[in-house]
Amino acid sequence: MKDKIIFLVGPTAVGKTEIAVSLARKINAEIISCDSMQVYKKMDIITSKPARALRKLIPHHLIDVLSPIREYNVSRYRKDALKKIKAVLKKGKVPLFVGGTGLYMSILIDGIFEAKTENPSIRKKLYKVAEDNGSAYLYNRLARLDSEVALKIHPNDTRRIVRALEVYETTGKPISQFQKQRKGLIDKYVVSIFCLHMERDKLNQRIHRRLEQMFRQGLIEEVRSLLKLKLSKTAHCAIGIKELKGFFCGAYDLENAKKLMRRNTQLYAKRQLTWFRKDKRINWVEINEKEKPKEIAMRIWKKLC
RNA sequence: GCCGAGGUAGCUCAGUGGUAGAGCGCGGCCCUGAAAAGGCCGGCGUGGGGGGUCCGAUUCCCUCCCUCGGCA
Repeated sequence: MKDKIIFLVGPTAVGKTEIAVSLARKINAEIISCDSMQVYKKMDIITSKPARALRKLIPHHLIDVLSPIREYNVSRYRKDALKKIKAVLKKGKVPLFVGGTGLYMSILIDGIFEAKTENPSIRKKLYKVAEDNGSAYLYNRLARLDSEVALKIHPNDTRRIVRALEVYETTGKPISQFQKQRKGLIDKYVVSIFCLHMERDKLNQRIHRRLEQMFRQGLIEEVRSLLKLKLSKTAHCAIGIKELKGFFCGAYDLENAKKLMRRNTQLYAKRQLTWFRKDKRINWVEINEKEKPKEIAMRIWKKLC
């Protein structure tokens, strides 16, 4: 008898947090975050972490696990998450993944190769080459070494070109070969995925309202003190960091900083939805604003039975 | 009221006597160690209204309306 694992995903600001807690109580679950930014300590308001009260009600894992000066990535997330699944199952509870990071979800469900292929100094060198000679130069090099992956990567996509070459240089093998080795949860467990969804206009309104709320909660102070640290590349990507940085250094006023945050969050939500849409295993849960989190959780629970 | 500048995409604007582009926005998509990242594709338009010249006007001319500066 396979154990059950549930994913509750959806675009930013759709209202995952409360629904998740409601659902977790109903099915005796513990929540495991599936979010690339909530792993960071000290980034509470900016990442809209679940409130303390909610976290007391139901244990939340993989939130606040490392300092924002540290790098984090999919591979580490996968290792951390696999451990948490085992721990939660051991307690006789259901692992309930909640979050909006599509890549993290897909890497868990479908897997990723385990070979150690990271090499920061090689990577750094490759970026330098790209900067000096253009990404087309690197792309041509990649096309000779690993034509299979080159077909999938656009010549302008420096990040993926560099990554593929990094793998080649550190292992002597093409990344396309590694990419065929994936083992995911889907074989070992019964996986159900639910994606919350609402009309785009409504979602954008929610994004706007949540942004205002974040500022009321003290976003400015939080970001100001984060900027005193040497933030990792990853943590630095959180929406709100660079936007407020511009405000702090006087490049534009607060209203403009807010506008930028709003726009970037909306673009982010759009990309998230593209990601989820292509996963045909997802059960879509259409929600409207009037419905209470508890009622939505109830609807999901019914679909589970 | 007079003088000047201007009305072109949701916004800011470019351009041309052969029915229009750019950036941003918006929409769609891709994604295997930065993923809240990175990349790709799509013009979404009654060219302020009306009239005239011309084979043909968004472009030239007239007129009206509107906006912004300056003078009253």
